[in-house]
Amino acid sequence: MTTTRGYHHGDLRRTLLAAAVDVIGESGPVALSLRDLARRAGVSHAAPAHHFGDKAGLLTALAVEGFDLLTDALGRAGDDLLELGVAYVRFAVDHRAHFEVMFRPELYRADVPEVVAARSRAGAALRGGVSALAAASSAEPDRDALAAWSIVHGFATLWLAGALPAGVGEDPEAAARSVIRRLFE
Amino acid sequence: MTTTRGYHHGDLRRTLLAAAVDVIGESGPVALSLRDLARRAGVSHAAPAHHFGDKAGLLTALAVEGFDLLTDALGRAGDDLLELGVAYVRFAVDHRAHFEVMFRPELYRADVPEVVAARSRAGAALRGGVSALAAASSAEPDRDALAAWSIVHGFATLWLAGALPAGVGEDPEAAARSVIRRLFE
DNA sequence: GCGACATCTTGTCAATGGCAAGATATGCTC
DNA sequence: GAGCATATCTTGCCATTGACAAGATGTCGC
Repeated sequence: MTTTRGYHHGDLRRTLLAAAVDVIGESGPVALSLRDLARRAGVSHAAPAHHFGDKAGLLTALAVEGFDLLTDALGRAGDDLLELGVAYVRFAVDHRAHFEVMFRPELYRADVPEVVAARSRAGAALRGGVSALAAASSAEPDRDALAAWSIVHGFATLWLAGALPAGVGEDPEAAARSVIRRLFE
Repeated sequence: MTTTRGYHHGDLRRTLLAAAVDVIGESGPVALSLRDLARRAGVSHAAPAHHFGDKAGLLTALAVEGFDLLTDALGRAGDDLLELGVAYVRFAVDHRAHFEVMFRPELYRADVPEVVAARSRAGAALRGGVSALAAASSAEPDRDALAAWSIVHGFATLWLAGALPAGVGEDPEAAARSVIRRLFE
């Protein structure tokens, strides 16, 4: 997990993860090839195996990184529920590759302790912000939290899939803000 | 598109699509192998190519079928917005393979006319039902329609990903109904 | 400097997608 | 019903990939 330095390549592990983010962001996880990543990094075709074992291992590392990035992003959004939702959507758009992998557990080993812990941290960041407001204004905080998560996750997913009509505009953050506000009216 | 009958296999095209639904439903689109489908159907490894060209062609046919199934499901739900949303979630759960492919355009050829037409039909079924109610109760029907679509799509996606906590329960339809009702309060 | 270890390379194999060419059955025309 | 065009399917092939095994190379502790 820690990035030791000074080997042959320098920091192959991080280089491979960064290249994987590029490839997945452009063409999706299906297009990911360990040999292609190795070529991009200028190493032999078997080098990635040492760091990640296999393709699922690489995607597992990517998922952990993604949940940690999401935790950070949500933490920076503060306690305002609207801004928390906007931050969720912004994370999905800015870290498309991570987001797409995180919520596709068949691509990686979602049951390893590191993933479980990272997902739990992200869940706490999300649920904590939601419950602060929801508990004060509703008789069903769990239901409200699930509704909030669903609406931001759905919007982000539809946006990334290119499924939304042109009328929504070019700015995902503004559109998300408008949609989320619907929950408070 | 029409299923002609009476050849060697009988109805290979439909058999292959059905097998693909099984595989994707169990292991996701990444695990799909044309040769595996051919083995399941008892034909040679190159037989699928004649019907679908390549893997993207098969998934394109699956996406078209999915949008048509969704159109039917939404049509059967009537004009009630709550039931429309529940039908959307039920479709996603009952036709997991179709749903997962439909909203992953990098897996197939989303720009071919058949896909565009099928998606358009599904969009009309969704938007028509939403606008009937939204227009009467809101000053921003487009925003409301997007919010409704986002919340049901997000709930369905999170449910399929296994991301929801155990407290949500075992019945997706009941949980969805509860969440969607949040939009009307 | 020396040994233990992490890192990376080379070599190999089975599986897959995709293409080309040929075999077989179906249906249409007369 | 015979012959031919066509749809359907098979066999054969090649490049790419994931995964594994074994070896080479660099790094670090002592």
